[in-house]
Amino acid sequence: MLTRSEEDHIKAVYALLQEGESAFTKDIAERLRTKASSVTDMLKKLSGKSLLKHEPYYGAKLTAKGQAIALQLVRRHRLWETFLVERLGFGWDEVHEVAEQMEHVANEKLIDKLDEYLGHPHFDPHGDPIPDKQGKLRTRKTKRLNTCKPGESVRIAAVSETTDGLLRLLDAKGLRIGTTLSVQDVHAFDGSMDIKPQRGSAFSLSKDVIHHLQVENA
Amino acid sequence: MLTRSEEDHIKAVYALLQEGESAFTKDIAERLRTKASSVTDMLKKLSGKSLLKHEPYYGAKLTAKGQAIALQLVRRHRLWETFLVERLGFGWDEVHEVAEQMEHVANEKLIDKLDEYLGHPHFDPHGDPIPDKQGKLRTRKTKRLNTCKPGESVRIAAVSETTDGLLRLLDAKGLRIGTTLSVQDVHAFDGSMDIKPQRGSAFSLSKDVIHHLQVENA
DNA sequence: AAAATAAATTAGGGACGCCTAAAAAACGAT
DNA sequence: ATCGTTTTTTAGGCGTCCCTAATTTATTTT
Repeated sequence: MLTRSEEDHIKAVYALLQEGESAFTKDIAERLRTKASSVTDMLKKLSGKSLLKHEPYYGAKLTAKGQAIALQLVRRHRLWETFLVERLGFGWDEVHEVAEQMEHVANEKLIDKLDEYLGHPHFDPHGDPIPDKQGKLRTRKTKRLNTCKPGESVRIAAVSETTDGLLRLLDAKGLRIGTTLSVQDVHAFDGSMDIKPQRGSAFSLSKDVIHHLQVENA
Repeated sequence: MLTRSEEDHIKAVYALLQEGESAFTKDIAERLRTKASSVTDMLKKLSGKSLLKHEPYYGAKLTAKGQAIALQLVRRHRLWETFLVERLGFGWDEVHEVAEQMEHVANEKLIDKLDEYLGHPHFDPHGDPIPDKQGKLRTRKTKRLNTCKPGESVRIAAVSETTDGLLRLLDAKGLRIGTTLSVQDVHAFDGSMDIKPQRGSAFSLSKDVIHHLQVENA
């Protein structure tokens, strides 16, 4: 049985690796709003439990056991988010904090029943894949919108839920998961991009926004 | 913001008082499977936060503030139990432990939305009243089955969920919330009672069982 | 290569929540 | 009224998880 803090650290390592970054002590600390020395302690503890391997200055890697735990946590988090949005009527920008608490409720039957109740969803309200009971993720070939060229036509596949204010901005602009749009122009000066949704007129998105949108070919 | 342990102690005091018992240090400890000295510490802490008053050998009483918190916890617990049984298909004997964890997820909007989703239920799967947002409990005039006399006709109103094995026994005998039955005979020797459900034939219930059944006049 | 910078760890300490053992306080029985 | 029992508190300690400050280790700059 893991403590809440242990689970949080495993999830932080998983999330960093998932984003293609290394899981350095200082990055884990920043993500968890704690201090590097605290993370050192915890990495030592989790190493002792064979949940991860840690080499200073090279970052932490999860063991198979640690990976499995991280995937269960992600599964719980995303299932609860789906429940909150689809059943309780929460906005997609309101659910992260709540799910952050609910994911620590440890009961296998609960999650299996919830999964079944929701119809075994493969993606959460932000477009992120939900691991199945075995920890398997459905993969898609997505890329970040900022890597697209003028003329490309793409569909919004997923959105970073942790970036404050992004979801409300997208709401305001009428952009959501599944929205199809074409890239019109890219401005080197500020990295902004002009896009045109399938229905509606064209407008511009800042570098910060297009960097956080995952899209797939339409 | 209260810690989980603080919340558990407040709920234990509330539960004991609700059952008509005094909330003595040792009883709280027993309920929380902890030691009397630990409870003393916590009572001191909660006194300092003005959530309860504690006089040694006279038991603890909740302040208005403590009472309000206890009622919110009970509300969360019973709403989650209702959700687990009515929506996720859990058995009424399986939900206590899970709800015990879920009740500590602190988010007012979550509970309000859940309440609405469930149709503002007044009673949980064990027949216990669910406090509304203001902490108000629907009251009924119930009595324990063991206080009933032969000839009385009553309906099962509520059942102690914390008594291990009781719910499964009732399931096996076909007794549930709302079942109407008549008292046939009471045996002084072992305190057992012969009852007859409205539909079905008569059988006997032990002293231990009838002591834990709350009934109302049919 | 040495110096400056950045990252990580160690050392030591505090709050919390729990424990055991011992002391104190109240109660009950004779 | 006193003795023994029960209840409660106090005293002291332990593990967890966090912190700051100091130190070590690695990397980058000059």
